[in-house]
Amino acid sequence: MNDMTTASLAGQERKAPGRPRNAQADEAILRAVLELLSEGQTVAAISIEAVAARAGVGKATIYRRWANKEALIIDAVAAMKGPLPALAGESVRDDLVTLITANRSGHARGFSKVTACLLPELLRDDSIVEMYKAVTEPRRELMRSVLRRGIATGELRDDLDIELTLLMLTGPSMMHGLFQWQPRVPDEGFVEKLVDGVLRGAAA
Amino acid sequence: MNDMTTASLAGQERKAPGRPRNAQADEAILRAVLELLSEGQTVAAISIEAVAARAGVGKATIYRRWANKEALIIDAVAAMKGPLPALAGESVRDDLVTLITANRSGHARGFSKVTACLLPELLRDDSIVEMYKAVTEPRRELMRSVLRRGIATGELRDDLDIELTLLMLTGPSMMHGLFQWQPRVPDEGFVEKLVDGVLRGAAA
Amino acid sequence: MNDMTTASLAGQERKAPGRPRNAQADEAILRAVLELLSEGQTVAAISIEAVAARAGVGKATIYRRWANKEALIIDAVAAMKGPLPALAGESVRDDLVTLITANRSGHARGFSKVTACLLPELLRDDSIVEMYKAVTEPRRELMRSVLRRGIATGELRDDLDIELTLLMLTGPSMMHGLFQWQPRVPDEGFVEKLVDGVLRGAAA
Amino acid sequence: MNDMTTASLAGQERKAPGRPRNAQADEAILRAVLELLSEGQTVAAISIEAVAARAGVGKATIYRRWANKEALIIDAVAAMKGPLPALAGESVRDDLVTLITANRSGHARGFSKVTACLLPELLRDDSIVEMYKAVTEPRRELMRSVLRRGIATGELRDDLDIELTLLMLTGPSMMHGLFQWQPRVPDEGFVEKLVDGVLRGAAA
DNA sequence: CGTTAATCGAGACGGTACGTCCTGTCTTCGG
DNA sequence: CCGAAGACAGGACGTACCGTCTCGATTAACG
Repeated sequence: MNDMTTASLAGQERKAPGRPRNAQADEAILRAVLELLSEGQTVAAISIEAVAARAGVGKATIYRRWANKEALIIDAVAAMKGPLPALAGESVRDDLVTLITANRSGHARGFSKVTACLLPELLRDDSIVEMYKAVTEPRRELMRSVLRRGIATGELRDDLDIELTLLMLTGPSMMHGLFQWQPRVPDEGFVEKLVDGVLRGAAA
Repeated sequence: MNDMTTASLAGQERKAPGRPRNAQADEAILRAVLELLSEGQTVAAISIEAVAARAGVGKATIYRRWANKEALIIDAVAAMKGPLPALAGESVRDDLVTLITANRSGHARGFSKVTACLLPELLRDDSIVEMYKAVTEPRRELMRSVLRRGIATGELRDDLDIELTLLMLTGPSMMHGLFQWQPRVPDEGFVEKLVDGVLRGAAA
Repeated sequence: MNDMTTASLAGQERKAPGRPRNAQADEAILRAVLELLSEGQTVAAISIEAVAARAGVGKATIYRRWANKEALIIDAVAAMKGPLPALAGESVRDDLVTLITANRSGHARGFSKVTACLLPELLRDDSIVEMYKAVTEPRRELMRSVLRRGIATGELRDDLDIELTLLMLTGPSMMHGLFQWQPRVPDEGFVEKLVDGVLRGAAA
Repeated sequence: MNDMTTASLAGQERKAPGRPRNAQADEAILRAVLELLSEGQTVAAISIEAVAARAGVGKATIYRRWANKEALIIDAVAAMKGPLPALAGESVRDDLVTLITANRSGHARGFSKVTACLLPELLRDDSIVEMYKAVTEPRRELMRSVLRRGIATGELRDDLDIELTLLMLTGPSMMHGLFQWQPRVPDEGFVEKLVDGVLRGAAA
């Protein structure tokens, strides 16, 4: 996910010369970022120096692994995400609820918030975009497969635009996490109501 | 929108003593922000010093008007938004398309991007939240009234959750603007397809 | 001596725009350097960061005045040097003793030591060479005039090489200060013995 | 000169176990230092890392041989010095010229410059002082013996202060090398003029 | 018409963080 | 045990901004 230079050189897995990286440092650094994040720090307010101090690590040890603050924080946030959830596979509706809930689990509004802070950087730096996709795309692909199955089983309209529906499911969820200063839509039951709303439609 | 100290103190409009503010400075500053923004600068990468230099203005002249960088940029971005659109009032569907299109007009993906950059700050500083709401809430209120009218006319289901529907309309639009590096959903016809999707629902 | 940009523009003495430099900062910075130097710090071991902290000043305030550490320390050391000494003018021998003693006064071995530390930089950077000359050349010129007077009065040989004699007077004095770890020549009476030795010569 | 740990421990010459040191590494390291020095690098600007890279050697290989940068550079500079010169033994004047010329040979102003750069470190670290003395003291002792012989043969005054005279001979020579940016005393004939000046004295 | 007071541009101020570089030590593997 | 390679904690470098402040010079309305 990070690594930069010492990456496995395609196939042959040549052992890198020199002293190997210390895996404990990786952990300590990511843990420090998560701690600072959970202490209510803004992403902009988190400094590499503070992370290094908290992790008991030299700054160079961080810069050896990540090119800049954004790459580090993306990686740290990715660690917040749990594994892909197991789907019951019985109804499209239940699977979507499971997926969206999992996307919000643990961090709930945290991931959305951090992601938003990073977007300006995401949009600029291709390598960070790749990191971000590596985290999110598997989840999005899983959601697509649920939608395709729903079309096959007849649960969903067969002219459904899958990518648009993806947006309709994830967009409101993300926004809901972002604008927490305006909680006109309560947390409890939100995911279910969202999925039902998307399925049923607003028209009479 | 800005002003801070020399603001008209409720009613009486007492003329402030001393040299009055220079209105050209306001313009030059906002123009400078917009220029920097349109040159592809990240919000984080725009510095007050750069804005001052570009506008040919002293830093203090900026800080006299805005409390900090975020307030300034919010104000500048608000200037990008056009006036509230006029609604035909014939069908809910058409009015929603008009509203969402207006929200994206001019800046399209620009406003979403800048907004997202500002979220971390929005979430921290109440006065900035107020500024932000002053820009967006009138638009959201207008959208609510369209939805309420739709329920009244029978175009929309009468058990519709208005706030949730608001999210379903604005969330995908915002996300679509944000993740422009992944344009799986094309720009042309997007708004119409989104509104139709929300109205119709995904279920068969 | 320092200044860099805000220098008087040749003649007209135009007042610089903007907030003027704080003279107390200059003093505090130079005092901090002298303190650190007198606490036995090596020149190499003195950091700008330490100077700034000790002087209660931001690093930028130092870099605004001096281009680098060497220029700063030269300036600080120059402040150690007292004013040019008054010469009795009776005998060449006594005047030389007075001059050399003055060159060693206050700092004794300190100035030599610091100067030696700075030589590698002196030799590289022309602007620092100028600063250094501004401090030392007036003293050297005074010594030359004493030698010329001695030739005129017949106290010194009239074929005397003045520049070489200058070296013979200042070189041993400097070296004596430098190699204090090998004090085979005691401090007391050193200057008198040196001047007498130079005058008399070693030959029988 | 270097060695440190694997040195022959007084007498017994026990064969060290394990792989023996690579003598080519010693050479490569010293050569690298001399190269960097001759490329106009300041002593302060020469880093162990650069030396290691240039020599194609690991940093540890350097630190195994020398305690720190200063010790390494002293050793490298010592290698610049040729062997002790042979003295004609006919006149004190000629022998002093030979000795001082030898001290300046090859490196001329180079050795003075490097020595001056090292002084701050010399003054701090006793082990480096010892290394430095090991290089210079034999030369100084040889000069002392010439002076003593001169007193015995009647060429020099019998109340001559030998240590002071040593300073009078070496100090100007060193200073002349240092302040090459102010060449008021030309190189050619310098040593002869210095020795003659010291012998004859300045008085009429 | 001169005072008064807030404005302007410029830029210095004490700070904080950046990302780079180097130090001297340690840790791996292969000779 | 030596060697090249390179990671490690630490710390200084010189730069860039932050938000505040202090200058001299404007620029009104008030007295």
